[in-house]
Amino acid sequence: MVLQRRLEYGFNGYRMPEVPRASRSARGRGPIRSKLEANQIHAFESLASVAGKLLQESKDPLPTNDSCGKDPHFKFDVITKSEQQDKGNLLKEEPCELGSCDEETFLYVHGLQERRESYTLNGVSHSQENFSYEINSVSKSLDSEGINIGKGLGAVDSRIFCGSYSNKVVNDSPLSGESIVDLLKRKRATEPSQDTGIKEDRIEFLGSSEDVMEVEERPHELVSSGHDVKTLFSRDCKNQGPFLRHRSNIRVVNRDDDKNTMIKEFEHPPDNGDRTIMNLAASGHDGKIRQVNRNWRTCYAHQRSQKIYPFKKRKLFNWSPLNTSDRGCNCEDIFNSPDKRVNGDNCCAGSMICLLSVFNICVDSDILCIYFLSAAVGSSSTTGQQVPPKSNNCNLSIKSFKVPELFIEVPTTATVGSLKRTVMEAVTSILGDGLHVGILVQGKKVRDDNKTLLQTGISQDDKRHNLGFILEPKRAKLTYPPFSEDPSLVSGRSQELTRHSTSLVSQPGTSDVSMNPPVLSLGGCNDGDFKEVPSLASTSIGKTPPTCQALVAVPPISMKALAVVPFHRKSGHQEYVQRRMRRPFSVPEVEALVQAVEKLGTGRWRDVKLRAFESEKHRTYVDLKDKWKTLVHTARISPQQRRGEPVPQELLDRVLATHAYWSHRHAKQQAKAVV
DNA sequence: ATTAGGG
DNA sequence: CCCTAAT
Repeated sequence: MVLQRRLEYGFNGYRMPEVPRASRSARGRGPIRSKLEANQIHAFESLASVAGKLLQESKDPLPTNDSCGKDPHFKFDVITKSEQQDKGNLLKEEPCELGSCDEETFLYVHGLQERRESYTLNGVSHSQENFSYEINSVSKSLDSEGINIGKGLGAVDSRIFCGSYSNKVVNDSPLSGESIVDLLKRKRATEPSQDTGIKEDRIEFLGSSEDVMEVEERPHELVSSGHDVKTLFSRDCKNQGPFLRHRSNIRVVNRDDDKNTMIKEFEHPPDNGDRTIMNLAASGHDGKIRQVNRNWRTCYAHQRSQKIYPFKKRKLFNWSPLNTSDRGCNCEDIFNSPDKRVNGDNCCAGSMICLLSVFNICVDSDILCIYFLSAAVGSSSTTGQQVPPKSNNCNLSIKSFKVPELFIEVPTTATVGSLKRTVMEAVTSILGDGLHVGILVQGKKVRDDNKTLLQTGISQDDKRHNLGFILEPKRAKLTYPPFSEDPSLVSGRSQELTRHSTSLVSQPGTSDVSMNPPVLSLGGCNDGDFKEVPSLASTSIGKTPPTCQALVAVPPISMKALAVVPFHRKSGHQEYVQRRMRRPFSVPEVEALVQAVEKLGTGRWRDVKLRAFESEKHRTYVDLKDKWKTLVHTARISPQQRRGEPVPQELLDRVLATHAYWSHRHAKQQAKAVV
């Protein structure tokens, strides 16, 4: 039954709004997720294969010379391990020493800072700016009987011509079991690069054979590939460094009398920055979270639709570039992590893990502000548990990529689960779905989602040195561990855990968050690589820390692998709207509603509102209409299936009767109208 | 701004 | 409860 399904979706899937979405536009976006589910592609392989396109921020500002011509350039560099030696130590610290690989092939894609790189895709020329990422393509063999990628591999023919880069889908070969490296090798063997600055490489991407990209609009924002395309675009602003400046556009969450959220929008001057944001933040005692995340553009192409188009749901505004000073910051130290090995069970064995680097954290008025900077992707592994390196897809892994300016704020009274979800949603909005966010405090995974940040110690002044975020594929267990070596991860710098005082835990009345229902688990990886850190609550009570309290295994990743870029915190912000708090209808409310509808009929929800819910500002006529909808549904289902506060049967009967009556009446009216 | 309906 | 299309 349609209605049934609809309601199931709406209510079973309803989440308590403890944490708002990162942005609404994050919803309904799941190219990676769908791919995952449809094709069993590892989340992070997908991620890796797209992340470079997703995140187009210049890594290091490169000289913007145009020695090679007007058009800037991509530099695709495919080198083998032997060649790697000559490449200097750029790859020396490459963490992916893949045991199963007899050869590693690295694909480097360097974008020069010059904007407006142009390339053609299916004959359509695009330009893009600020493109830079680094891909490490890993040699893996495809298991012939392994994963059904489904649509096969699309191949991208890349011609690099000293600054210009044309890229088009040249081959829709079905999955042939040939890995990217094989392809590359073959390519090199048969078509050795000439020494003229022209290189030709063929890169395979996972993807649909239908993945012929078309340009629908905004051609300059497109990026092509033979696989699922979801791209992030820097803005078109020259000479502004790796990040783009925009007029800030933030929304401030206030609370009205009814404790509903009101969103006001305003622009703040470029130099006001975070203070403004934070000072205007909500009180934070209600678990409300506001977050900003912006400065990316996303486009993707549905495999099926074969088109590239911007996420239609994302509302973008204020893209006018704004010149602001380049406040660079070298954040290498963030990645200084103790070299501690993961040991123990690892449900995410062999899966790719990404560490979000935290650029800065500050606490202001109980609002924890977290600025993310970049992310490093690496592979995790199971210590002592060798995973047969079979069943691997085409492997493109990205050592590092940048998260476009990402800024979230959470009340310190929010729960850990809140934070996770917030971050996850923010990240999801960039990278697609299928990710799980873990939180590391002092290098230890925080397990208790129900503790507040304060209780966990996240909000200390010590700040960022405590905090780390990891991204894991949600369905790690269903994936095929591609790597069997050490994880190449970083985490926030671990230092001594300065314990919170007990008072923080037991502050009376400070946090009603703790009374919130448990946060949904973020994924299947909660028992992942990292041991949990006991919550302050538990430790402060005097409990002995669990013996399993090991430290995270986060061998330091190559500093060079990390995309270290300045974070421009005063950039504008995008839309973020808080979902209203859930407020189940009480029986008296239902009674009032039923009575009003009996009188006024369905379809006059404004009148119903005025009549019966005038004083209840949080009940909109849409709410009433929705409630009626659910009431009708509730009345139709068996009492056993009903949930929540039971509505008296008498009322439900009236609902049914009323509904029938007015339905009939409307039908009659319609019939009359037709005649 | 309301209404209707899918999610 | 959200989101949108259609009024």
